Amino acid sequence: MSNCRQCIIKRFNALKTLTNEELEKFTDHKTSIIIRKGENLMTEGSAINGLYCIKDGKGKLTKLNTNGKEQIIKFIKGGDILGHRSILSEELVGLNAIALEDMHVCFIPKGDILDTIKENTQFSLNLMKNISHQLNEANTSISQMAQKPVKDRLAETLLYLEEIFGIDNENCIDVVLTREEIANTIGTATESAIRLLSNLKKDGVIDLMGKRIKIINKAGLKNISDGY
Amino acid sequence: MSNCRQCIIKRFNALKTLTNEELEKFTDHKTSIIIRKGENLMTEGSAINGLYCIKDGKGKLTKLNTNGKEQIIKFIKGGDILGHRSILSEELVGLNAIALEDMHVCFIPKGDILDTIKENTQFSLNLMKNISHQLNEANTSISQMAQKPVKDRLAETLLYLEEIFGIDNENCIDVVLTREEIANTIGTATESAIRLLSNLKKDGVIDLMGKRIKIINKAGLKNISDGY
DNA sequence: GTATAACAATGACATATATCATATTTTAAT
DNA sequence: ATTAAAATATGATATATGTCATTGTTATAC
Repeated sequence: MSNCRQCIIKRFNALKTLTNEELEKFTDHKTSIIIRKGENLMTEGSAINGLYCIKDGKGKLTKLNTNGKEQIIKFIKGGDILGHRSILSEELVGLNAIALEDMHVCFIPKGDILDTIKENTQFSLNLMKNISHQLNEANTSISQMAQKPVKDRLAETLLYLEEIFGIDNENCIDVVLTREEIANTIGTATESAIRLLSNLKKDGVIDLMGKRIKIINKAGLKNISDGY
Repeated sequence: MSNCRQCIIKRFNALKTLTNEELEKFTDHKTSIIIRKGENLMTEGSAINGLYCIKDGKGKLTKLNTNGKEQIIKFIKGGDILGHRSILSEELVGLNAIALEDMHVCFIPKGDILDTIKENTQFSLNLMKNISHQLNEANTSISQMAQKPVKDRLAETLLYLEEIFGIDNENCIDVVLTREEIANTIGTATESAIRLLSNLKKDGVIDLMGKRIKIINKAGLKNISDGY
């Protein structure tokens, strides 16, 4: 079993503020799990009894709508933490976390997290910072969903995906999504997403290579995203 | 100047966990302000140097879109606190807070808030709980904006408004909004909001008395909100 | 390697919603 | 009280987006 103290991934999240003693405790109590592509790490409406720290892999956070459609709320990757929102608000889990590719994840029991919040102010502050930032992002998202046309939202989403996942050796956005998943991110029908992707390709701002998408004119895409 | 210790409103928010000494400090340092109808309490993109606690009055939290349209993200009333998200994430203010009617508000300097977070774990936890809850609400909102038709969102919004603001002596939702503000909440054109309100009236689930709206069939409205 | 299913692409058409125009009513200002 | 301005209401029309159908393409399983 690996040691939290030596884990590099914690540099990227609230766990970086932990003391050596706290890290020892986490190491003793944590469990490591592998979530295969397509499997659920968390499920909407369930209770959660700890915090997940993603070591590597990519995933999506989704919500099932009343009409049965999946809405993708956010994408996740190595360094992200999950479950703290539910622990802190003492509410059930609000989102499904589903692996887009195999993920390595550490699980730290709720008790250790709550103890650490009480003892380590900096850890507390970092958790709050994380959630506060997410809240701001979510508010921006609401506004854009409500007011931007689908094409603009698609452009926005592609920029966001490149920002989060970076690019591969052929400059394509480094995440593989189906057209349906793209549609479920921007909140539209799959066919509309497909059409608007072709549309952006015609505009010369992106290139389509099967499922892989390459942004070839970032400024142009940004303009479309801003409604110009 | 009123005393925080005697303030009833704090029962309804994170400030209820403060010790007597902390309350003394807040009382000494706080300022009381009146925000007139239509005025801004906070402005998107500005820095903030404290926490606002709303004593009474009603308001809206908005965001200006790239196309210049206002999106209403949330409604606020007595007992709500504002500004903590920005303080905690160390980001600029994300939303405008605008009074829908005259508001009495207390302002507590950032330093006192941060000191208290460090000293009083329960206060910390309550702030986190507050923001975590808001994040969950925001995620739900994203999903609904993305996937529900306008009429369903309107129904949803009316139920939400009644839940937050309650009803007056004639059973009307106890907040006065223009049709434009309703449209800006659900993310549609003003004319569409007007049409769909008439529509809901024809359906017999609400009654319209000028600007005031009365829900006369809550179950029916809920069904519409759920897409039936 | 072939069969099968999942996914992507595209056209035709239906529908929801936005926009523009105009009339009416309500609210605010003098 | 009168006038002007803002807000509401409604029709006509345009546009964006969704839905259904069909074909081609790519992945997956045997």
